[in-house]
Amino acid sequence: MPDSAGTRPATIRDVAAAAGVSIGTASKALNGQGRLRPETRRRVTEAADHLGFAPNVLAQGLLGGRTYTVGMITTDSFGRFSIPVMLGAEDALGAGQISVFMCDTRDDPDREQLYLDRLVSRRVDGLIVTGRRIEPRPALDVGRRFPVVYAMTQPLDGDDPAILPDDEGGAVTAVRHLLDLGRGHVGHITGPERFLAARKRAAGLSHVLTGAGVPFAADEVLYGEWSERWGRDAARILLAAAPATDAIFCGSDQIARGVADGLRALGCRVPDDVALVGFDNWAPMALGANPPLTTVDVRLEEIGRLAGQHLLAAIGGEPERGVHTVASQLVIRDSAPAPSGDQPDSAPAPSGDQPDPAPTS
Amino acid sequence: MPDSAGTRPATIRDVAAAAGVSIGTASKALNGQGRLRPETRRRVTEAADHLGFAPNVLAQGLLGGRTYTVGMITTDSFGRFSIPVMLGAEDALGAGQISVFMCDTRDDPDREQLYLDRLVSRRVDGLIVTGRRIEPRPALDVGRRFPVVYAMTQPLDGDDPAILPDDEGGAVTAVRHLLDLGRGHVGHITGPERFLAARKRAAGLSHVLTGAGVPFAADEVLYGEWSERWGRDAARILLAAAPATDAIFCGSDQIARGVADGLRALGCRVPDDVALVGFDNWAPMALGANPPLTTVDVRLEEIGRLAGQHLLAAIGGEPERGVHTVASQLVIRDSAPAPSGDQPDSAPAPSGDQPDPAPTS
DNA sequence: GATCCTAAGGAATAGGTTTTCCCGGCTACG
DNA sequence: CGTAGCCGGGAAAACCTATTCCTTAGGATC
Repeated sequence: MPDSAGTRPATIRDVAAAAGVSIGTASKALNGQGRLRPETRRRVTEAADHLGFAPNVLAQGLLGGRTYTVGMITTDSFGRFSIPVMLGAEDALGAGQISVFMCDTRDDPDREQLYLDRLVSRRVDGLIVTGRRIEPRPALDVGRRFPVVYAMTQPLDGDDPAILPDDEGGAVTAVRHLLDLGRGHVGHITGPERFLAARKRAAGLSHVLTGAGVPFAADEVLYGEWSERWGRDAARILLAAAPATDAIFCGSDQIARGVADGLRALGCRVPDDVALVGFDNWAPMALGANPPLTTVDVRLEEIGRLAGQHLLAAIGGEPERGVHTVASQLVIRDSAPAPSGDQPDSAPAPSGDQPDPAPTS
Repeated sequence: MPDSAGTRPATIRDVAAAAGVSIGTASKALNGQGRLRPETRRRVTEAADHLGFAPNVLAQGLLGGRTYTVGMITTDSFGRFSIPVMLGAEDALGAGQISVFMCDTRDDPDREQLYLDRLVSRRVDGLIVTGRRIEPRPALDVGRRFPVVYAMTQPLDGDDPAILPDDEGGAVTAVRHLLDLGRGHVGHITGPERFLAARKRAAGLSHVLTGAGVPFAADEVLYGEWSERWGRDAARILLAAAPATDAIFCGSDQIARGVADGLRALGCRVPDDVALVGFDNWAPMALGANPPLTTVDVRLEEIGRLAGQHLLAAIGGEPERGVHTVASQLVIRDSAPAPSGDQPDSAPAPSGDQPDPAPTS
């Protein structure tokens, strides 16, 4: 499709002129509307191809009242959590020919407002708000100019739809797996207690253990920070306090790595002496660990996809309000293998189970 | 700014009516153009505020021929490399009130073409192409409809501007640092030789060593893969072949982590017995490592910022062609500390030196 | 041969904004 | 008193497309 070589992109007027028809006729020919002779249609489409014509979406948007764009606002600096969510959302939206404006607020309310104004000016059809914390956040006030969907976060007020991971359910699955392995002394090392996600995961653990008749006190949970160092330190603390520990459920893969290293330093073998389950299925961490981590995948992409679908529904005028959760999935690797007798499980690892991502190269 | 409560966003026509002036006058008042009585201006802006008026950018773009949008296309799934680049670019572009369409091709040429068509239809003012490999890639053919800038990748043909990291220079700095520490037997463990980045970094190393009179043969470079496992394995291989090794320069932080673990397993202390320098300054890896890694930061955000600036220049009609490189920066941590007597260096760590990023919470 | 119908395509409008041109009225100057 | 000039603001074109309504010509029917 040779473009017109001129610096101005071809318009439908150019196409019409080239085909010797009126603008309206050209439009009909290109969109399959109206009653036209087949030969006329052919002439128009040929002219369009020849000129490299692509309809101006701005003009279409102006006319139709829909821009086929949505905004995506994040406070996560498009980091580890926002990105997969974003890709999932784009997946759902892309099918509707919708393009996405990305906005990183960098946790600055002023910036957020600025982006919001910009999106209003651009007449987006909708907005997805993502975060790295499931903690409720102040709702974005868009004065019902367009629908809003929250992903990986939820609005403090209002009943706009929110898609959340199932932290508690993920923890349940993880701890059940450890029990299935015959481990009876399960420890829990996780992030700061002020994080809702940490508390929910601890709740899931507690639920399963007490349900299985294993005594477990809330103060046995080792809350700390989301770092490897805390994992290393906590491993020592835990084994000193409870030497019989034969399994540890960790609040993140980073913590689990630290725990693995800490255990090795103590002469503990993973998984033989202590089985280990992480959380997040963050590929470079989970796969790089020694041994590779069994871990809970919260299926971020699926969360994003769902958010996209909900937004599309809302744009179409059929909003579904309230909170929706996406089931987590246990990915089994070496740090807590499948119970003997079981098949080694599919372990689909949605976020990519390739070796390790390539670097700066 | 109370919005009109109606579902339709306020237009300048509404503002004009509310202020009792014509549309043209309202426009002039809002944009500070033309000759108007101050009182008229005030009346119009008040009406606009009251109605929550925000000009329709689509209409503006249609008229002005500029949309104040650019596309950002990546093959990196907006991963570790694209994101910082993106943020930097957004930084530069945001100052110009420009919004960014994100497009993730997922390494699929069909998808890429689809996105390209979409961007053409949307009449973007320009395009930034990013990748995770500095390897030249086929140039995007946009038929001089808008300028294109490459970041972290370069076009195979054409002379569109490209912003690249200084892999060789980064390696030079890293190895000089090791020599400054008094280490005389430097090994190099890196990724696959087919990666241009790996070869460039090796070249930098070789350059410094031979310049310093240290014999170094090209076949001493341990090419492997970009994984921790390779680092662990290669540490063993290297120490077996060259037991005198007292420093290792690694092609990535992941490899460096593996090497650190491998060395510890061999009873080698880092940095006392062997000093270690990584590459990338990928926070969770470099900071989570034990000890935290001294590493080369290629300053991805700066690369993005420069790409944004070049794109702005090109949009403004002043394109600067050819390849530009951004100087790397050595970030000093414990795995290869500052030479005794030196100040512990500023170690600015652009990509965030906070503990560890928070998880799914 | 007159009327009606249909096929094919043209004209015009709408969408929101900016900008250029123009007009009316008032002041000031000759 | 006449006219030049300025101040304030209105009218309209332009950007590009999709759609609705109309027009024209030709063929078919009675």
